[in-house]
Amino acid sequence: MHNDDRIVICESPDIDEAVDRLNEAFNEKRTIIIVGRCRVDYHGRASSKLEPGERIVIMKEDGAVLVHRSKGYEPVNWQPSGCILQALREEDCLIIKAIKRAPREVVTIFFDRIHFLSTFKLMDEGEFSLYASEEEMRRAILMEPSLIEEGFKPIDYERRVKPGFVDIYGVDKDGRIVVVEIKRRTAGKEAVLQLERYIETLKRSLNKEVRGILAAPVISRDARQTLLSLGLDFRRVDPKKCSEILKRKEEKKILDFFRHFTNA
Amino acid sequence: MHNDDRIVICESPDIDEAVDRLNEAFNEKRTIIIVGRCRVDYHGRASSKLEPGERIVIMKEDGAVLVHRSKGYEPVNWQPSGCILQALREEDCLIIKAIKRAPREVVTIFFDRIHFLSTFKLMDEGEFSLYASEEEMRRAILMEPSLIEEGFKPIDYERRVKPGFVDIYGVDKDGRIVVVEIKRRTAGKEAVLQLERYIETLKRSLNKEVRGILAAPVISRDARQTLLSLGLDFRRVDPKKCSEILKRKEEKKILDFFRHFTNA
DNA sequence: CGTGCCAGGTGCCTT
DNA sequence: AAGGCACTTGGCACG
Repeated sequence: MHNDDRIVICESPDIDEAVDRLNEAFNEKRTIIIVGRCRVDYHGRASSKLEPGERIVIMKEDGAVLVHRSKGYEPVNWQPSGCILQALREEDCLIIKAIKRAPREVVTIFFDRIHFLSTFKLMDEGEFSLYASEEEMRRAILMEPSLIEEGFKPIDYERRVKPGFVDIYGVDKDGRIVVVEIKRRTAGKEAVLQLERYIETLKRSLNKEVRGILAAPVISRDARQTLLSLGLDFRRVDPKKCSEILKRKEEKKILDFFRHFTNA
Repeated sequence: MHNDDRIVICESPDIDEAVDRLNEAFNEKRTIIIVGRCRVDYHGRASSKLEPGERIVIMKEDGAVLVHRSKGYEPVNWQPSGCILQALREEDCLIIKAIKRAPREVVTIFFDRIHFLSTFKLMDEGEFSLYASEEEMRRAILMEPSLIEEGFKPIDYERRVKPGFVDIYGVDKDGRIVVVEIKRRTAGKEAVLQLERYIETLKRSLNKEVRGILAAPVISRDARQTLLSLGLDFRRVDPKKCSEILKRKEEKKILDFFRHFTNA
């Protein structure tokens, strides 16, 4: 066992040692990894039972818990951040409880063998940036409305319409009101129906004709059919292109700044 | 460093040792945990950049990859199962690439400090059972149709209706056709609209009256309004109760089997 | 393969 | 607290 405050590693700890290490880690809000043989119960919105086997359990400083099997992206059991963690011994078993309220949910892990247990303080201030999201598509269209069509003029975005939000709201070259629904991947039927609901609501409240445009990289076959039958338009828009447009605009802004600076 | 074939633990390994351990683990389809300082790039359907910080990286025997920060349920970067893993040294960096095709996606992890690296074979044959899912609700209703209403007779389930699947399809006590849409949680407007679409399609293709019943533990306020205005019905059904009904039926089946056995 | 749909979805934001 | 909605959603089942 090695302990320099930053990282603690215990190979095959006995249960009492494991309980001590865990309580220490809970108090100090350390991150925990356990590898060992366990079974897991879950009760909450649903219930589940996982029979014994060797798994990886991660407990994070914010109370999130993950139980991972040897395969797959998803944890087999989990608890989101904000839950209360407890560790205790019961006979030859290490029991870990993760309790969340509203809705009350409990995950209980029963370890009968611990191959190894490690706790540490993770220092992590690194920024995370995601590109080619729907939000970037929206920003790109607002900066470059011709991505939708020539003469399109956005007026507002994320505009509340009775029971939801319109992605972009504007007028076309002929002054007709346009509602744009953006999807970053293949647009399916729900996207069309979502757009249609906004248009119906707006038509009624404005008592005017309203055009609907679905902007997405692709549209599914029957979504296209529904779209056409409802008299709505599709406009192919690529998320990556939008991301690049934004990047270029950003660069131009910086360039303009330097030009201004050198001229001044 | 300790190695008994089942579990390998390296504290602060140098890069060459890490690369060796990783390649060994990839070949032998071992599960891997690395804790250290890294940055991460992702390119695929979208793109992302994660600046340096200390994280937990898990690589599973099926090629799944998870990068976890010190907080939250979700990995900040990941790769689902089935991707190809590579480890290599580049100057003072351990580089791990996880490549998936269709769609091609690449996650690249650059470690400049490795606090510890562990690889192992997880033995896990334990069965996982989930209770109170939508599927259990459907099975319970099929076994006990009065959960919907007295006299309801299911005919089919998961029946294809033009653009989707009807959860349960049957007739009521007066011989009218009934479509049941099941939701395991609070039913919102989409649930109502989904049900409505099925009914419209069926009405048209059968040229008959069709009743719609939404079965869920709760219905949201405005979903109820929409439901009523469309002349559809709501029936409160509790997923947990359904799960218990199934359990009881299972027990009865086993009991009947033993009774038969002892009588025979 | 795409298309549809559930999930203990989670996370983020707003009334 | 509840509603609306995006997500590299993932996962499965089916045409």
